[in-house]
Amino acid sequence: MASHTVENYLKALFALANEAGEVGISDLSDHLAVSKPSVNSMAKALQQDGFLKYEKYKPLKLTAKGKKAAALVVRKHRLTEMFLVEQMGFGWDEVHDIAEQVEHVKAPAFFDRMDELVGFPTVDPHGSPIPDAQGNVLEIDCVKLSECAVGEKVSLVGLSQSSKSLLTFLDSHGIALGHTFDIRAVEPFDGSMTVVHQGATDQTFSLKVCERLLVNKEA
Amino acid sequence: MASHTVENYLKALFALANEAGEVGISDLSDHLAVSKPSVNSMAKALQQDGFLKYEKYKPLKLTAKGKKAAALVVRKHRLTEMFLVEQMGFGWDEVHDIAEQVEHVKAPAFFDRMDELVGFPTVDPHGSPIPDAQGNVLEIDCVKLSECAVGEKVSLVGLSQSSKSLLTFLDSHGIALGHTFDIRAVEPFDGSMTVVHQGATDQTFSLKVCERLLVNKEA
DNA sequence: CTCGATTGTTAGAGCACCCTAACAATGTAG
DNA sequence: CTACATTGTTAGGGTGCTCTAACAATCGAG
Repeated sequence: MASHTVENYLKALFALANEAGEVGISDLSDHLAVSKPSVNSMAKALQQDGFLKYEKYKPLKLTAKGKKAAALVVRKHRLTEMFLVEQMGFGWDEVHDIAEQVEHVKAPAFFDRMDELVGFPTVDPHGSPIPDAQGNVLEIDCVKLSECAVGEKVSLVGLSQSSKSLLTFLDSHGIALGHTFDIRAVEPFDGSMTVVHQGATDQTFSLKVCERLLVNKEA
Repeated sequence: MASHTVENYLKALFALANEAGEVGISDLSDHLAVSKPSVNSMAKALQQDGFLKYEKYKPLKLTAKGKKAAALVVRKHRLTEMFLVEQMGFGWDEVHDIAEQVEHVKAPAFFDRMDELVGFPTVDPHGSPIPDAQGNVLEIDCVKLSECAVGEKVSLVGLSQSSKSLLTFLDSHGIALGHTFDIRAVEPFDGSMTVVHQGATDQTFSLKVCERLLVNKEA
């Protein structure tokens, strides 16, 4: 099995590829807080192990094997998050850091049991899909709230690049997955949106927030 | 915080000191399946960090700091075992290997929550005491079954050096912590003992088994 | 098309941990 | 009290992962 370090590289590669498409040495270097030469030599090592296709000066590409391995790490991470929230009573803003640690545990039975105990979920507490045991990822049908138009009714199904501060923000506004928004107005100047939250209270979100909220158009 | 490796050295040092008294380089080498020179240089490193007192050709001695650090690793291990059994439905023979992995997680909140969820236990599923958050270990009042005499009534409170095969043996004989034994006979030739288990069935155990069963004399 | 910024690469080194081979100290049996 | 087995130590090397310094390739602006 892959080392702790390798698992982290794979996870980062997987995440960056899913949000940015092409992944360069520098992207990984920033994301993992590791120097570029370190990433460079790790890239060669990962290629050696068949996880990565690497050519000088070209973007990094996970192979099928690499994608599967990465997805299985993500699976462990997200199952853990789900377990922490559902079975252990943690808040959705507390679980990322713990899961970051637990995901490296090498004990398949442990994660299988978590999966069972939380009822074989398909998404984690932040609405991100949980890859299956074969490493397949189900795409969720969603768009950014910022891409929706006035008059639409949507429901929150996930978050893009969720961070502790985003989660805290949402908590403080009483927003959770599944909540609905009626889009009342979009400010042309800064892209901020005014919505009716859960059919009750008016709230205004900055563009930055709206870009992070992934919604589904049949609320 | 100590690395994964250092935590394992500390744990081994702690365990060996508790069962054998003096701990030599070779003991650790065997216990951790690591060469003697490796242990030797690690011993110097641990001394450097104040975990150990090391003098050439002398037995290794954990310092107070070392004992505390070791106890806290043991605490994480045993809390995890307890959690795995009580909350996740694993058998007492399955939890050691998983806990071996999970114990290295660096997330105090994770273990604190486990502690809470299993009701602040003082012993793990094998009857071993769980050190408190300050690293203090409560001694259990017990003796080996092999040291008891005919006629005594005792109850099982713990195991010495529990191993998967011992646990499987006990399971297959329907024996669990808390069960009682009335000592009927001790075979002088091989030290095997015949007892009445739970006031019901007669069973005979080899000396090897009796030395692993820790019992309490007021059943 | 050239220049400068960005991005990527090489070279060289360090740290943590592991090993084997060879040798030295210790403890024990005769 | 010597002789041998056991135990411990030194020396020297390897792997995985990290870094900085210096240089090379690529890309975009003017």
